[in-house]
Amino acid sequence: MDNDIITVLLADDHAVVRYGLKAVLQTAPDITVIGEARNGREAVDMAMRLKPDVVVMDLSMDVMDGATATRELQRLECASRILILTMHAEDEYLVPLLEAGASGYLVKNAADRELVDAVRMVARGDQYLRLGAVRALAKELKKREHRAAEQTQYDSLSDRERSILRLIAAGYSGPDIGAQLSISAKTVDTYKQRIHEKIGLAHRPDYVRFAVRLGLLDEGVSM
Amino acid sequence: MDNDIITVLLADDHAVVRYGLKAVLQTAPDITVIGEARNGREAVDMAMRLKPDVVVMDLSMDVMDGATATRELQRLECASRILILTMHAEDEYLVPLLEAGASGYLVKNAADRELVDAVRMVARGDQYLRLGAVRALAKELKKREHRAAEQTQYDSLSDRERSILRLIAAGYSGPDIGAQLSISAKTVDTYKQRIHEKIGLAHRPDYVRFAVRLGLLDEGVSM
DNA sequence: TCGGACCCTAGGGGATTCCCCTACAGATCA
DNA sequence: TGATCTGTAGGGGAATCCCCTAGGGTCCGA
Repeated sequence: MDNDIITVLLADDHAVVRYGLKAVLQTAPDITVIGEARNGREAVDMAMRLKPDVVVMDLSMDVMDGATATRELQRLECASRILILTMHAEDEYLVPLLEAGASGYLVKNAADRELVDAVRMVARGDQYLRLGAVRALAKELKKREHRAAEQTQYDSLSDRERSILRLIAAGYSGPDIGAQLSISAKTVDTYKQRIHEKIGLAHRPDYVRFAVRLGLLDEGVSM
Repeated sequence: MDNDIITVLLADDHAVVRYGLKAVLQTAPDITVIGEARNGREAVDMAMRLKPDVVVMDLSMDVMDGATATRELQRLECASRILILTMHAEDEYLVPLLEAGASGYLVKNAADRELVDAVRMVARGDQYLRLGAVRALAKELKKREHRAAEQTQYDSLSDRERSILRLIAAGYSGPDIGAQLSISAKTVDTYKQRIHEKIGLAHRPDYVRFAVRLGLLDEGVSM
């Protein structure tokens, strides 16, 4: 890896986009484009061969999409940093991409300046994320934490309580649940109270949200 | 494609498995193994080059899994038939694989005889599916039909009715829904009646099942 | 242009369900 | 051996649900 010049491989299935990216990047004296790939497969092959500092990779390519190519390069232990270009701000793909080994994430319509900055940062070994992406990341991480916390709460319930929780979330009434489990509707009431005390679920919507997040409602729906 | 001899390409990342498959297939005088690939990528390359009658492909390979390779070959308009080998009976992958262009589906621990039969059938252009797979296929198709029917039903509702349906499924009570939509709880009652008449949802569990199947509860849960 | 068809709105009233409190027996555990 | 957890259940008032009826608006074809 040269200390002065940053070598870049472009991967995008649209020639015009490659052309545009190249034009923008060539305005920076410290960046040079050493190759262009037309799909993910080519990107992987060329990255392994040319060993660029940075691979600027489109997300949506045929033959092999950018996410798959990223994972692939990671698996092949390619030293190149990967900067993902995405058409729109699809923040939900961010975390999987970062896990797959991407170092940066940028929307295509970002300012030219931003692209150059991103390439430089990524080449330095830093991560580059748009502001929105950072927010999405924080949100996603929080969501995961939250989800883990909910799973822990769910695990802290007794078997009976878990059953009642699931059945309530599935929409069954107290008496219905009692009938299904062959216990009194009054007993079901007691479990509701316990669940409320233990993990704070008070009303039906709370139950449904909780169950949806933990995927408790997907089973048995396979029909 | 020779009318007498069936040419086969094996794709599996375990040499022992390839060896075993080869041994089994070579016992059939009308089958000859013309190549072995160690991963999906190689399988695609070799299939395009060698044009075997049948590609016997493992599902789980690194570099490129069998499903991806199958899609890839389909996209490249490869004339070879593809017979998927799977470790266990993971029937849920069946339909996507068939859509991706696979002609057959076989568990690895199937009898030797079965493998030979499958290769022959697939080479002839027929589809080969294990009994269980056929059942899973029927089930999946039925499920899809059913799902499509439910989607149609959902679409047949008015905007208001759809809102009420979603909110009921989410666990909200009539009065709650009224407050959220700024209408009387009594009006909500009326919508319940309509939904019942129109698409037959009578009790809360019906609502929840319906909504889960159509993915109506996943939104807004992103937190 | 008039009568359906469809949609949004809403009330009355009985049946059902929910919520909160109390209660007890077996198990487990400190 | 008392404390905590779990499974069980009843009483009673408040909240909700279910079914029926009903008016006003729009749109469209006869």
